[in-house]
Amino acid sequence: MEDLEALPVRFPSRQHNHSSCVNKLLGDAEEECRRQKLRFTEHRRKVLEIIASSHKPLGAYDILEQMNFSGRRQAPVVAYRALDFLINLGLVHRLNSLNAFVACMAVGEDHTAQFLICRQCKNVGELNSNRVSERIEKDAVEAGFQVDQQLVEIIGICYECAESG
Amino acid sequence: MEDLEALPVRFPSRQHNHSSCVNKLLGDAEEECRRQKLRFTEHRRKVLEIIASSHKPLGAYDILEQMNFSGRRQAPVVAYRALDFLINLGLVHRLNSLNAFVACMAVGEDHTAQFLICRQCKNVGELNSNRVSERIEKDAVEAGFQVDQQLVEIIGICYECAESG
DNA sequence: CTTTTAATGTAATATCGTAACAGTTTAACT
DNA sequence: AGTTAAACTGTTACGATATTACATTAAAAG
Repeated sequence: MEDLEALPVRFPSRQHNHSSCVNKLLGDAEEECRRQKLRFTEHRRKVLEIIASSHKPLGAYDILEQMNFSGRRQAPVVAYRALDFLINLGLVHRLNSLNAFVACMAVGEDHTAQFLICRQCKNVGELNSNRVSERIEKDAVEAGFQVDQQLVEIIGICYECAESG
Repeated sequence: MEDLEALPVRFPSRQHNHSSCVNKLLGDAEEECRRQKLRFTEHRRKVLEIIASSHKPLGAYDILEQMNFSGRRQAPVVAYRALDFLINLGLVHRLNSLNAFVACMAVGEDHTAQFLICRQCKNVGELNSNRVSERIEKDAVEAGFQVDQQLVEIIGICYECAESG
């Protein structure tokens, strides 16, 4: 029997309100850090803010460039440390096929994620399909493999790019 | 309705015969190149041979090291060029989460592939599940996304490692 | 046998990521 | 408050991965 519930998808539309989604994410981060008694330091806030301000994946060095507040050039490790922290918290995802990072679009929803990478506009969305993750889990187990982690990246053309030719 | 056919899986067992699988792959490569009128040059043969001799993924620089026939140290680009060729032919796969390469275990079978990466023994197998790829395709389309390529890497513990504790 | 296309050789450089360690801040506990 | 332990930061250096550019050679097509 098929699960026919609406599929949770998040793909950034062209005219969505960026600053509100940045604010939401920062709020979520603060709350989550309070809950887990973790420190939401300046670097971490800044990196999250930079990532959240773009739905296009950013490389670590892109992020680094935008961290030059007060003219100081930061060392790469500064960005990577903050990224590790944010990834562990589930606020940021790493795209292995691009060596790049995006903000999570479904914080706190305990979701599985498959990434939709538009090779035209370069935006990245999340397909949060439990059907996909369960199918993978089942077939892997049937093949005698115990699954810890799934990395699913789907490359193609998003709806808006398909429409505009 | 579920597809209940046996799931094609390939995971290298501990005592399988390596040299025969290397030979098979080289044979397939030659045949495929003849068919497509492509040149199966020394570099390409050597790189394929190196990759096929290991079920553990190899980095480009690992491969490069093993290309030092006649004491010449090759430039990185030599390995990358051969790898690109072999990947386009479907003889070699790239694992994005590891920046590494493995030989295809199902050449000529027109398969979709999901990779099973054992984090203990480091061997990599292929789960060739059309059910997975179709599930991904369907859900992505339902989400308004046109799929060109799927990258699925599954990290966990293989059967043999699970058994031996 | 000449023209065109594909592959190679070589050097340089770009991009991505981590190790190591000293110093500082924060939290937790007397 | 003062002490200690843990977490975070600053800094330097380096390691690992991948590509560009361009001159040369080899192979295939006409």
